[in-house]
Amino acid sequence: MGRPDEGSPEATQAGKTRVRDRIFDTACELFYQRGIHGVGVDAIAAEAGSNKMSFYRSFASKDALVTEYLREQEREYWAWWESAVARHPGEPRRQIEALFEAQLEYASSKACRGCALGNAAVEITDEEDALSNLVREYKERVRGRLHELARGLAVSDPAGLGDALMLLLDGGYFTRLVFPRASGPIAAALPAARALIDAYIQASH
Amino acid sequence: MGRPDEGSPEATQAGKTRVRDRIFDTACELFYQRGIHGVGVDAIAAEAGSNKMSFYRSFASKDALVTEYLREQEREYWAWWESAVARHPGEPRRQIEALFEAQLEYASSKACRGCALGNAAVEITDEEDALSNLVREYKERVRGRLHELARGLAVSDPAGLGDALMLLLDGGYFTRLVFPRASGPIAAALPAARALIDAYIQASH
DNA sequence: TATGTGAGTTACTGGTAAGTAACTTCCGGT
DNA sequence: ACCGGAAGTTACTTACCAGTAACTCACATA
Repeated sequence: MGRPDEGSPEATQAGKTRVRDRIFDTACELFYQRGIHGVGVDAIAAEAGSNKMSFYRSFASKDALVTEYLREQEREYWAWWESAVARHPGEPRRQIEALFEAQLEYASSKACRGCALGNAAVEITDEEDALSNLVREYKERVRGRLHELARGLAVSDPAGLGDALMLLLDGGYFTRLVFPRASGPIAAALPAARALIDAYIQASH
Repeated sequence: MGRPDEGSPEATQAGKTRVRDRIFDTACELFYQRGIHGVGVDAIAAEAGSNKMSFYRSFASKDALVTEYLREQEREYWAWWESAVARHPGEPRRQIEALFEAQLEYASSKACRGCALGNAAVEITDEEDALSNLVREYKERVRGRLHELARGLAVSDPAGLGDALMLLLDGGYFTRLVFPRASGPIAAALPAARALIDAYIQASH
Protein backbone atom coordinates (compact mmCIF):
# COMPACT_ATOMS: atom_id res chain seq x y z
CA MET A 1 0.00 0.00 0.00
CA GLY A 2 2.75 2.41 -0.88
CA ARG A 3 4.59 2.59 2.37
CA PRO A 4 7.07 5.46 2.63
CA ASP A 5 10.75 4.67 2.70
CA GLU A 6 12.25 3.16 5.79
CA GLY A 7 15.58 4.56 6.93
CA SER A 8 17.40 3.28 9.99
CA PRO A 9 15.89 0.23 11.67
CA GLU A 10 17.25 1.35 15.02
CA ALA A 11 15.10 0.24 17.91
CA THR A 12 16.18 3.13 20.12
CA GLN A 13 14.60 6.51 19.49
CA ALA A 14 14.70 6.60 15.71
CA GLY A 15 12.61 3.47 15.70
CA LYS A 16 9.42 5.40 16.33
CA THR A 17 9.18 6.20 12.65
CA ARG A 18 6.14 6.31 10.42
CA VAL A 19 2.65 6.12 11.90
CA ARG A 20 3.20 8.44 14.81
CA ASP A 21 4.98 10.89 12.59
CA ARG A 22 2.43 10.61 9.85
CA ILE A 23 -0.32 11.32 12.34
CA PHE A 24 1.58 14.19 13.85
CA ASP A 25 2.32 15.84 10.52
CA THR A 26 -1.29 15.49 9.49
CA ALA A 27 -2.43 16.93 12.81
CA CYS A 28 -0.17 19.95 12.41
CA GLU A 29 -1.53 20.58 8.96
CA LEU A 30 -5.17 20.23 9.98
CA PHE A 31 -4.88 22.16 13.24
CA TYR A 32 -3.30 25.02 11.38
CA GLN A 33 -5.78 25.07 8.53
CA ARG A 34 -9.02 24.30 10.34
CA GLY A 35 -8.29 25.28 13.91
CA ILE A 36 -7.71 23.16 16.98
CA HIS A 37 -11.37 22.82 17.86
CA GLY A 38 -12.29 22.36 14.25
CA VAL A 39 -10.75 18.95 13.82
CA GLY A 40 -11.16 15.73 15.80
CA VAL A 41 -8.71 12.94 16.41
CA ASP A 42 -10.77 10.62 14.27
CA ALA A 43 -10.43 12.92 11.29
CA ILE A 44 -6.72 13.31 11.92
CA ALA A 45 -6.09 9.59 12.11
CA ALA A 46 -8.19 8.90 9.04
CA GLU A 47 -6.50 11.65 7.04
CA ALA A 48 -3.16 10.11 8.01
CA GLY A 49 -4.32 6.76 6.65
CA SER A 50 -4.55 5.34 10.14
CA ASN A 51 -7.21 5.06 12.83
CA LYS A 52 -8.09 6.27 16.27
CA MET A 53 -6.58 3.33 18.15
CA SER A 54 -3.20 3.82 16.56
CA PHE A 55 -3.53 7.45 17.43
CA TYR A 56 -4.03 6.70 21.10
CA ARG A 57 -1.11 4.32 21.04
CA SER A 58 1.10 7.27 20.14
CA PHE A 59 -0.55 10.11 22.02
CA ALA A 60 -1.97 10.15 25.51
CA SER A 61 -4.80 12.49 24.58
CA LYS A 62 -5.82 15.14 22.11
CA ASP A 63 -4.56 17.71 24.54
CA ALA A 64 -1.11 16.15 24.53
CA LEU A 65 -1.12 16.25 20.76
CA VAL A 66 -2.14 19.90 20.74
CA THR A 67 0.68 20.70 23.14
CA GLU A 68 3.17 19.04 20.84
CA TYR A 69 1.63 20.81 17.88
CA LEU A 70 2.14 24.20 19.48
CA ARG A 71 5.68 23.35 20.49
CA GLU A 72 6.43 22.26 16.95
CA GLN A 73 4.97 25.47 15.57
CA GLU A 74 7.17 27.47 17.88
CA ARG A 75 10.22 25.46 16.85
CA GLU A 76 9.48 26.07 13.19
CA TYR A 77 8.86 29.72 13.85
CA TRP A 78 12.24 30.23 15.44
CA ALA A 79 13.93 28.30 12.66
CA TRP A 80 12.23 30.62 10.21
CA TRP A 81 13.28 33.64 12.27
CA GLU A 82 16.86 32.45 12.56
CA SER A 83 17.15 31.84 8.85
CA ALA A 84 15.89 35.32 8.05
CA VAL A 85 18.13 36.96 10.58
CA ALA A 86 21.23 34.93 9.75
CA ARG A 87 21.62 36.68 6.43
CA HIS A 88 22.73 39.90 8.13
CA PRO A 89 24.75 39.12 11.25
CA GLY A 90 25.58 42.16 13.32
CA GLU A 91 23.21 44.35 11.33
CA PRO A 92 20.04 44.64 13.39
CA ARG A 93 18.37 47.01 10.98
CA ARG A 94 18.83 44.65 8.06
CA GLN A 95 17.73 41.78 10.24
CA ILE A 96 14.46 43.47 11.06
CA GLU A 97 13.89 44.23 7.41
CA ALA A 98 14.67 40.64 6.52
CA LEU A 99 12.01 39.48 8.98
CA PHE A 100 9.36 41.63 7.34
CA GLU A 101 10.48 40.55 3.89
CA ALA A 102 10.25 36.92 4.90
CA GLN A 103 6.84 37.47 6.45
CA LEU A 104 5.47 39.00 3.30
CA GLU A 105 6.85 36.14 1.25
CA TYR A 106 5.27 33.62 3.59
CA ALA A 107 1.97 35.48 3.64
CA SER A 108 1.91 35.32 -0.13
CA SER A 109 1.63 31.55 -0.07
CA LYS A 110 -1.83 30.08 -0.27
CA ALA A 111 -1.26 27.81 2.73
CA CYS A 112 -0.66 30.75 5.06
CA ARG A 113 -3.27 31.02 7.79
CA GLY A 114 -1.48 33.61 9.87
CA CYS A 115 0.20 32.89 13.17
CA ALA A 116 -0.48 29.39 14.47
CA LEU A 117 0.23 30.27 18.08
CA GLY A 118 -1.71 33.49 17.93
CA ASN A 119 -4.68 31.76 16.36
CA ALA A 120 -4.54 29.20 19.14
CA ALA A 121 -4.87 32.06 21.62
CA VAL A 122 -8.26 32.83 20.12
CA GLU A 123 -9.45 29.29 20.59
CA ILE A 124 -7.90 28.65 23.98
CA THR A 125 -10.24 30.58 26.14
CA ASP A 126 -9.22 29.41 29.58
CA GLU A 127 -6.39 31.63 30.73
CA GLU A 128 -5.29 29.18 33.39
CA ASP A 129 -4.78 26.49 30.82
CA ALA A 130 -1.32 25.07 30.18
CA LEU A 131 -1.77 25.82 26.49
CA SER A 132 -2.47 29.45 27.30
CA ASN A 133 0.82 29.68 29.13
CA LEU A 134 2.61 28.08 26.25
CA VAL A 135 1.29 30.71 23.86
CA ARG A 136 1.94 33.50 26.31
CA GLU A 137 5.54 32.50 26.79
CA TYR A 138 6.02 32.30 23.07
CA LYS A 139 4.66 35.78 22.52
CA GLU A 140 6.81 37.10 25.32
CA ARG A 141 9.88 35.56 23.71
CA VAL A 142 9.03 37.18 20.39
CA ARG A 143 8.60 40.47 22.15
CA GLY A 144 11.93 40.02 23.90
CA ARG A 145 13.72 39.25 20.66
CA LEU A 146 12.28 42.37 19.04
CA HIS A 147 13.36 44.47 22.00
CA GLU A 148 16.79 42.97 21.61
CA LEU A 149 16.95 43.88 17.94
CA ALA A 150 15.75 47.38 18.69
CA ARG A 151 18.41 47.70 21.35
CA GLY A 152 20.96 47.06 18.64
CA LEU A 153 19.86 50.28 16.99
CA ALA A 154 20.76 53.70 18.28
CA VAL A 155 17.38 54.53 19.73
CA SER A 156 16.44 55.93 23.10
CA ASP A 157 13.26 53.88 23.34
CA PRO A 158 14.10 50.37 22.13
CA ALA A 159 11.17 48.81 23.98
CA GLY A 160 8.75 51.19 22.29
CA LEU A 161 10.21 50.49 18.88
CA GLY A 162 10.29 46.75 19.49
CA ASP A 163 6.66 46.78 20.58
CA ALA A 164 5.67 48.82 17.55
CA LEU A 165 7.38 46.31 15.28
CA MET A 166 5.56 43.51 17.03
CA LEU A 167 2.25 45.22 16.35
CA LEU A 168 3.10 45.44 12.66
CA LEU A 169 4.12 41.80 12.58
CA ASP A 170 1.09 40.48 14.44
CA GLY A 171 -1.21 42.85 12.64
CA GLY A 172 0.04 41.30 9.44
CA TYR A 173 -0.71 37.79 10.64
CA PHE A 174 -4.12 38.75 11.93
CA THR A 175 -5.30 40.56 8.81
CA ARG A 176 -3.91 37.81 6.61
CA LEU A 177 -6.78 35.60 7.81
CA VAL A 178 -9.17 37.79 5.90
CA PHE A 179 -7.21 39.21 2.98
CA PRO A 180 -5.95 36.65 0.48
CA ARG A 181 -2.24 36.35 -0.19
CA ALA A 182 -0.54 39.74 -0.09
CA SER A 183 -3.60 41.77 -1.05
CA GLY A 184 -4.16 43.07 2.46
CA PRO A 185 -2.43 45.70 4.55
CA ILE A 186 0.43 43.29 5.25
CA ALA A 187 2.12 44.56 2.11
CA ALA A 188 2.64 47.86 3.92
CA ALA A 189 4.47 46.30 6.85
CA LEU A 190 8.01 46.53 5.54
CA PRO A 191 7.93 50.20 4.48
CA ALA A 192 6.15 51.06 7.73
CA ALA A 193 8.81 49.25 9.73
CA ARG A 194 11.54 51.14 7.89
CA ALA A 195 9.80 54.45 8.52
CA LEU A 196 9.35 53.61 12.19
CA ILE A 197 12.99 52.70 12.64
CA ASP A 198 14.09 55.95 11.05
CA ALA A 199 11.64 57.93 13.12
CA TYR A 200 12.76 56.34 16.40
CA ILE A 201 16.39 56.90 15.47
CA GLN A 202 15.77 60.53 14.63
CA ALA A 203 13.81 61.05 17.81
CA SER A 204 16.96 60.00 19.71
CA HIS A 205 18.89 62.92 18.18
CA MET B 1 -39.26 35.23 39.54
CA GLY B 2 -37.81 38.68 39.32
CA ARG B 3 -39.02 39.75 35.93
CA PRO B 4 -37.32 42.89 34.65
CA ASP B 5 -39.37 46.02 34.20
CA GLU B 6 -41.85 46.24 31.39
CA GLY B 7 -41.96 49.49 29.49
CA SER B 8 -44.33 50.08 26.62
CA PRO B 9 -46.95 47.37 26.08
CA GLU B 10 -46.94 48.11 22.38
CA ALA B 11 -47.67 45.06 20.30
CA THR B 12 -45.81 46.42 17.30
CA GLN B 13 -42.04 46.16 17.29
CA ALA B 14 -41.22 47.21 20.82
CA GLY B 15 -43.31 44.31 22.08
CA LYS B 16 -40.57 41.76 21.44
CA THR B 17 -38.85 42.73 24.63
CA ARG B 18 -37.24 40.50 27.20
CA VAL B 19 -36.47 36.86 26.50
CA ARG B 20 -35.18 37.23 22.98
CA ASP B 21 -33.08 40.20 24.00
CA ARG B 22 -31.87 38.54 27.14
CA ILE B 23 -30.76 35.55 25.10
CA PHE B 24 -29.15 37.72 22.48
CA ASP B 25 -27.22 39.79 24.97
CA THR B 26 -26.03 36.67 26.74
CA ALA B 27 -25.00 35.14 23.43
CA CYS B 28 -22.97 38.20 22.49
CA GLU B 29 -21.21 38.10 25.81
CA LEU B 30 -20.43 34.39 25.65
CA PHE B 31 -19.45 34.34 21.99
CA TYR B 32 -17.03 37.14 22.60
CA GLN B 33 -15.53 35.67 25.75
CA ARG B 34 -15.44 31.99 24.89
CA GLY B 35 -15.54 31.95 21.12
CA ILE B 36 -18.30 31.00 18.74
CA HIS B 37 -17.47 27.32 18.71
CA GLY B 38 -16.82 27.35 22.41
CA VAL B 39 -20.40 27.86 23.50
CA GLY B 40 -23.59 25.97 22.66
CA VAL B 41 -27.13 27.20 22.41
CA ASP B 42 -28.06 25.25 25.50
CA ALA B 43 -25.47 27.08 27.55
CA ILE B 44 -26.58 30.42 26.14
CA ALA B 45 -30.24 29.83 26.93
CA ALA B 46 -29.46 28.55 30.41
CA GLU B 47 -27.15 31.47 31.16
CA ALA B 48 -29.94 33.79 30.05
CA GLY B 49 -32.25 32.11 32.54
CA SER B 50 -34.22 30.52 29.76
CA ASN B 51 -34.11 27.28 27.81
CA LYS B 52 -33.42 25.86 24.41
CA MET B 53 -37.02 25.86 23.22
CA SER B 54 -37.43 29.54 23.91
CA PHE B 55 -34.19 30.07 22.09
CA TYR B 56 -35.49 28.38 18.96
CA ARG B 57 -38.69 30.39 19.17
CA SER B 58 -36.58 33.52 18.70
CA PHE B 59 -33.80 32.31 16.41
CA ALA B 60 -33.98 30.05 13.40
CA SER B 61 -30.64 28.41 14.14
CA LYS B 62 -27.37 28.93 15.88
CA ASP B 63 -25.96 30.16 12.61
CA ALA B 64 -28.61 32.86 12.40
CA LEU B 65 -27.73 33.94 15.91
CA VAL B 66 -24.04 34.07 15.07
CA THR B 67 -24.80 36.23 12.05
CA GLU B 68 -26.73 38.65 14.20
CA TYR B 69 -23.96 38.59 16.76
CA LEU B 70 -21.39 39.61 14.17
CA ARG B 71 -23.63 42.31 12.79
CA GLU B 72 -24.18 43.66 16.28
CA GLN B 73 -20.45 43.66 16.93
CA GLU B 74 -19.86 45.62 13.77
CA ARG B 75 -22.59 48.09 14.71
CA GLU B 76 -21.02 48.62 18.11
CA TYR B 77 -17.59 48.96 16.58
CA TRP B 78 -18.65 51.75 14.27
CA ALA B 79 -20.46 53.50 17.09
CA TRP B 80 -17.24 53.31 19.06
CA TRP B 81 -15.27 54.59 16.07
CA GLU B 82 -17.68 57.42 15.44
CA SER B 83 -17.63 58.53 19.04
CA ALA B 84 -13.82 58.64 19.05
CA VAL B 85 -13.62 60.47 15.76
CA ALA B 86 -16.42 62.93 16.51
CA ARG B 87 -14.32 64.73 19.06
CA HIS B 88 -12.10 66.22 16.35
CA PRO B 89 -14.15 66.96 13.25
CA GLY B 90 -12.08 68.04 10.27
CA GLU B 91 -8.82 67.09 12.01
CA PRO B 92 -7.86 63.68 10.62
CA ARG B 93 -4.63 63.54 12.55
CA ARG B 94 -6.37 64.08 15.85
CA GLN B 95 -9.03 61.62 14.82
CA ILE B 96 -6.47 58.91 14.22
CA GLU B 97 -4.85 59.63 17.54
CA ALA B 98 -8.24 59.53 19.22
CA LEU B 99 -8.83 56.08 17.78
CA PHE B 100 -5.61 54.75 19.24
CA GLU B 101 -6.30 56.41 22.56
CA ALA B 102 -9.74 54.85 22.66
CA GLN B 103 -8.33 51.48 21.71
CA LEU B 104 -5.83 51.57 24.54
CA GLU B 105 -8.53 52.53 26.97
CA TYR B 106 -10.73 49.70 25.81
CA ALA B 107 -7.86 47.23 25.88
CA SER B 108 -7.23 48.18 29.49
CA SER B 109 -10.58 46.80 30.55
CA LYS B 110 -10.67 43.26 31.83
CA ALA B 111 -13.51 42.26 29.53
CA CYS B 112 -11.51 43.02 26.40
CA ARG B 113 -10.86 39.97 24.27
CA GLY B 114 -9.56 41.78 21.22
CA CYS B 115 -11.48 42.18 18.00
CA ALA B 116 -14.69 40.16 17.91
CA LEU B 117 -14.88 40.05 14.14
CA GLY B 118 -11.20 39.27 13.75
CA ASN B 119 -11.41 36.49 16.29
CA ALA B 120 -14.36 35.07 14.37
CA ALA B 121 -12.12 34.93 11.31
CA VAL B 122 -9.90 32.49 13.17
CA GLU B 123 -12.80 30.20 13.96
CA ILE B 124 -14.63 30.49 10.65
CA THR B 125 -12.42 28.31 8.54
CA ASP B 126 -14.56 27.94 5.44
CA GLU B 127 -13.80 30.87 3.17
CA GLU B 128 -16.97 30.40 1.16
CA ASP B 129 -19.09 30.78 4.25
CA ALA B 130 -21.49 33.70 4.57
CA LEU B 131 -19.90 34.55 7.90
CA SER B 132 -16.51 34.75 6.24
CA ASN B 133 -17.83 37.31 3.81
CA LEU B 134 -19.35 39.28 6.63
CA VAL B 135 -16.00 39.53 8.39
CA ARG B 136 -14.16 40.26 5.16
CA GLU B 137 -16.47 43.12 4.28
CA TYR B 138 -16.08 44.53 7.74
CA LYS B 139 -12.30 44.49 7.54
CA GLU B 140 -12.42 46.06 4.11
CA ARG B 141 -14.59 48.85 5.46
CA VAL B 142 -12.14 49.48 8.28
CA ARG B 143 -9.33 49.57 5.80
CA GLY B 144 -11.28 51.99 3.63
CA ARG B 145 -11.98 54.30 6.53
CA LEU B 146 -8.31 54.37 7.45
CA HIS B 147 -7.34 55.14 3.87
CA GLU B 148 -9.85 57.94 4.00
CA LEU B 149 -8.37 59.38 7.16
CA ALA B 150 -4.88 59.12 5.70
CA ARG B 151 -6.07 60.89 2.59
CA GLY B 152 -7.01 63.79 4.82
CA LEU B 153 -3.34 64.20 5.67
CA ALA B 154 -0.80 65.68 3.34
CA VAL B 155 0.88 62.42 2.41
CA SER B 156 1.82 61.05 -0.97
CA ASP B 157 1.01 57.46 0.00
CA PRO B 158 -2.24 57.52 1.96
CA ALA B 159 -2.98 53.87 1.23
CA GLY B 160 0.37 52.84 2.62
CA LEU B 161 -0.11 54.92 5.74
CA GLY B 162 -3.68 53.71 6.21
CA ASP B 163 -2.57 50.10 5.88
CA ALA B 164 0.24 50.65 8.35
CA LEU B 165 -2.20 52.10 10.85
CA MET B 166 -4.47 49.12 10.35
CA LEU B 167 -1.59 46.80 11.15
CA LEU B 168 -0.96 48.66 14.39
CA LEU B 169 -4.63 48.56 15.28
CA ASP B 170 -5.12 44.87 14.51
CA GLY B 171 -1.77 43.96 15.99
CA GLY B 172 -3.02 45.55 19.18
CA TYR B 173 -6.19 43.50 19.20
CA PHE B 174 -4.34 40.30 18.38
CA THR B 175 -1.66 40.64 21.04
CA ARG B 176 -4.25 41.71 23.59
CA LEU B 177 -5.46 38.10 23.66
CA VAL B 178 -2.24 37.10 25.32
CA PHE B 179 -1.06 40.13 27.28
CA PRO B 180 -3.34 41.23 30.11
CA ARG B 181 -4.83 44.71 30.08
CA ALA B 182 -2.35 47.23 28.70
CA SER B 183 0.79 45.31 29.63
CA GLY B 184 1.48 44.21 26.07
CA PRO B 185 2.86 45.99 23.03
CA ILE B 186 -0.50 47.67 22.48
CA ALA B 187 0.68 50.47 24.75
CA ALA B 188 3.15 51.42 22.03
CA ALA B 189 0.50 51.80 19.34
CA LEU B 190 -0.31 55.47 19.81
CA PRO B 191 3.28 56.78 19.79
CA ALA B 192 4.06 54.50 16.86
CA ALA B 193 1.06 55.84 14.95
CA ARG B 194 2.19 59.39 15.62
CA ALA B 195 5.69 58.61 14.44
CA LEU B 196 4.37 56.92 11.32
CA ILE B 197 2.16 59.85 10.43
CA ASP B 198 5.05 62.26 10.80
CA ALA B 199 7.31 60.03 8.77
CA TYR B 200 4.82 59.66 5.94
CA ILE B 201 4.23 63.41 5.92
CA GLN B 202 7.94 64.17 5.83
CA ALA B 203 8.46 61.63 3.07
CA SER B 204 6.02 63.68 0.99
CA HIS B 205 8.34 66.70 1.15
C1' DT C 1 -64.87 34.14 31.09
C1' DA C 2 -62.62 32.87 26.79
C1' DT C 3 -58.65 33.02 24.17
C1' DG C 4 -54.20 33.63 22.21
C1' DT C 5 -49.51 34.38 22.98
C1' DG C 6 -45.15 34.27 25.11
C1' DA C 7 -42.59 31.38 27.85
C1' DG C 8 -41.02 27.18 30.67
C1' DT C 9 -40.54 21.88 31.00
C1' DT C 10 -39.42 17.31 29.72
C1' DA C 11 -38.03 14.23 26.59
C1' DC C 12 -36.55 12.90 22.42
C1' DT C 13 -33.52 12.26 17.66
C1' DG C 14 -29.35 12.28 15.21
C1' DG C 15 -24.86 13.33 14.88
C1' DT C 16 -20.14 13.87 16.39
C1' DA C 17 -16.42 13.69 19.50
C1' DA C 18 -13.06 11.67 23.05
C1' DG C 19 -11.49 7.73 24.80
C1' DT C 20 -11.40 2.40 25.71
C1' DA C 21 -11.65 -2.82 24.98
C1' DA C 22 -10.63 -6.88 22.67
C1' DC C 23 -9.22 -8.91 18.83
C1' DT C 24 -6.58 -9.60 14.45
C1' DT C 25 -2.84 -9.03 11.00
C1' DC C 26 1.56 -8.12 9.41
C1' DC C 27 6.45 -8.27 9.76
C1' DG C 28 11.12 -8.55 11.41
C1' DG C 29 14.39 -10.93 14.20
C1' DT C 30 15.90 -15.11 16.55
C1' DA D 1 8.87 -22.31 13.25
C1' DC D 2 8.30 -18.97 16.84
C1' DC D 3 7.70 -14.77 19.12
C1' DG D 4 6.96 -9.90 20.07
C1' DG D 5 5.76 -5.56 18.74
C1' DA D 6 3.69 -2.29 15.79
C1' DA D 7 -0.30 -1.37 13.44
C1' DG D 8 -5.27 -2.11 11.72
C1' DT D 9 -10.38 -3.34 12.79
C1' DT D 10 -14.76 -3.35 14.96
C1' DA D 11 -17.45 -2.06 18.44
C1' DC D 12 -18.40 0.12 22.46
C1' DT D 13 -19.20 4.04 26.30
C1' DT D 14 -19.86 8.58 27.58
C1' DA D 15 -20.74 13.12 26.68
C1' DC D 16 -22.04 17.02 24.28
C1' DC D 17 -24.58 19.55 20.90
C1' DA D 18 -28.11 21.15 17.33
C1' DG D 19 -32.68 20.86 16.60
C1' DT D 20 -37.71 19.09 17.35
C1' DA D 21 -42.19 17.48 19.59
C1' DA D 22 -45.74 17.86 22.77
C1' DC D 23 -47.30 19.63 26.65
C1' DT D 24 -48.13 23.04 30.42
C1' DC D 25 -48.42 27.54 32.74
C1' DA D 26 -49.16 32.55 33.34
C1' DC D 27 -51.27 36.33 31.94
C1' DA D 28 -53.04 40.28 29.47
C1' DT D 29 -56.72 41.74 26.96
C1' DA D 30 -61.25 41.72 24.51
